[in-house]
Amino acid sequence: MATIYDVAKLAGVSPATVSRVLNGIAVSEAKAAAVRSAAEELEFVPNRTARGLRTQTSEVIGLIIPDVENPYFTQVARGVEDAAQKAGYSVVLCNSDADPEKERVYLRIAVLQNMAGVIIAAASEDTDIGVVTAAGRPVVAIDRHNAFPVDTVVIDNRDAGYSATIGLIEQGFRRIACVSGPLHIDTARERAQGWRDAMQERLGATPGDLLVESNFQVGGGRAAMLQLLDRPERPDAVLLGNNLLGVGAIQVLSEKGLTPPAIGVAVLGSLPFTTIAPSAVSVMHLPGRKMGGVAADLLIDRLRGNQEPPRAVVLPGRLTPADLAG
Amino acid sequence: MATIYDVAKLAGVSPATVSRVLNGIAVSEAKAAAVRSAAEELEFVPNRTARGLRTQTSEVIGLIIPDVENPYFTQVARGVEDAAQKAGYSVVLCNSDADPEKERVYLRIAVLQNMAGVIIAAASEDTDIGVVTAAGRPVVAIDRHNAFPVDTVVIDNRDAGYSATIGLIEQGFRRIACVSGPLHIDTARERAQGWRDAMQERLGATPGDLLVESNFQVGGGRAAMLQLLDRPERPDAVLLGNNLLGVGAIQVLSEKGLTPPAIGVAVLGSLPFTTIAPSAVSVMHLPGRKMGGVAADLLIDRLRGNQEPPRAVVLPGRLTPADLAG
DNA sequence: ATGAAAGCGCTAACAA
DNA sequence: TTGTTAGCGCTTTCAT
Repeated sequence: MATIYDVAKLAGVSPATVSRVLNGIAVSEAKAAAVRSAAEELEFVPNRTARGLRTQTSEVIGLIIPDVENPYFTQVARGVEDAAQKAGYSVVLCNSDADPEKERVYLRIAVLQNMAGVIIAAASEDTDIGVVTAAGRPVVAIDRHNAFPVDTVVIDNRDAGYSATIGLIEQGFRRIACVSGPLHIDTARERAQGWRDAMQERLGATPGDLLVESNFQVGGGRAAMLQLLDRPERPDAVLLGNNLLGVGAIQVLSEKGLTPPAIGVAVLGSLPFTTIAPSAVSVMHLPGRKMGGVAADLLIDRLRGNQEPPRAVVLPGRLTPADLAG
Repeated sequence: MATIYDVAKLAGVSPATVSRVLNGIAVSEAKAAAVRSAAEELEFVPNRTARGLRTQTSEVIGLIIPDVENPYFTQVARGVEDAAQKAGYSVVLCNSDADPEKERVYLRIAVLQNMAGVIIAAASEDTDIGVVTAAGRPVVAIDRHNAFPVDTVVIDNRDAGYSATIGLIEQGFRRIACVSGPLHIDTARERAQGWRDAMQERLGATPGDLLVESNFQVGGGRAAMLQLLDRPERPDAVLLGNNLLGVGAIQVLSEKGLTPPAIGVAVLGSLPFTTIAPSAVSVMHLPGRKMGGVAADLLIDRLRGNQEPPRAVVLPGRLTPADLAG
């Protein structure tokens, strides 16, 4: 492996001049040409590690998500990757399992590996991203807000919940239950609020008993659905707070032979690998991919030196057909 | 961020001694303890970039897969990540979109970024991994074989196809169709062969007309299923060659109200987010996570200096309950 | 067993 | 514009 010293010697210049050529810093055309031809002859490729050690940076973006196996987050990852690649960055995907301790470890790694910046869908609003920001590296928080003043990309969750509920009401349903994620998570709370607003506005009712707080997992969806079906006055429709809750709930309904439209079902989030007839369930696609793309763009903008105060992007909860195509 | 110099000063030893403690080289117990406590106090974590520059190695493994959004490959990624992390490596996930050109780019990047090694689920047997091997970096091919002599981890696809088909036969089905991936892909061909073998062995028939060659996508599964249902003598059961074909096929069946057991359905590969009653479809879980784990272990073994001739691991196509739990 | 010191390959002051 | 030089944080001789 040739180094800049080899190139410098062959080209008859100093190593610094070679470095300048590599980095596009002004150098006389004659020397630049000599350097280029020497580099070519030696098949020189700059050593990223050395550069990283010196500059304390790299062209690697860390993406921390709670679950690579959740299709929503793989969509996000996809969006990040595409945008990053366009700008010459690569992406390291880290799986936090929604575990604050694992998150902490990955945030440290991001700094130690000299990653250029971090995009994180944090397990909690209180996730301490200070290690990264203190190192002067930009962070973009996605999916939920963070206590630190960093760029943020979230979805208009209230609107998503609201629109989906309105959809069910317009299909004629009245006793619409809402299976929500943990209400201490703002994402979950906002979506539930959208449901509540729609119910209040259209039906004049604030049906507290129809709200079931669950987790954001398949198992939670199953349990909540079973519980709802067991009630004396069972709901005629149900809104599921995320994709996994949707999967669990629909599984239960299938098992009971209770498929839509015998009961109304709306899901917040895509079901990319669902096996139910696509038309039977109202799916409110959330712009995961878009969120990833926007987050990457914001991060790269920071990496290029933008120093504005933190920006907050709120993506529409309802996708247009054009968004889906993209 | 603390460096070994900070730790050394606090512990009252030299940086070299700190380094020795970090690398498990003999040091008096008293100093070792002092170093460990100083490191703890400073929350010291060694800088991988610096170590990489010095040792000419890195602790990053490249993982190239055709599709992050396919649950099968996210399982693989999960397996790789867990095993790699245990050994102190991190994983960079790259998405090739099954595009040979993107693959080529990522393989180059792997070399240029000084990645320690590469695990690849290649788009084709002919994917040229020479760039990486020529740089002296180990490669492990997963999911399918590669023309280069490298370690390989594949699934016993014939057996998976065979067992799933036997299962359908034992449920009483006779006209069992097989929707296969592209037959020029060995994975697809082997699975179809398993189906053929089972049919021949148990029913004495080699029903060429019941084999439908498709792609490995949801759309392919939909199209194939529609076509099969349209036939005058329609099959009474169907074997789907991978998870996405399964999703597409089951979607169509749901839409037609033709859910199992009205028609037999077996899928090769897991349907982690299926919304059908789990019992209604025979799912032949493929050991994706295991494959990833084994591949990572093989790669790390090479990174530690193993020079044996290429090893080929064939994982059972049928998972035991214990495997599933893990 | 331990420390001093020399780099790994690169970039960025600082001089010239 | 160009070269000299001093590190980035770590590992590894080479002395002691």
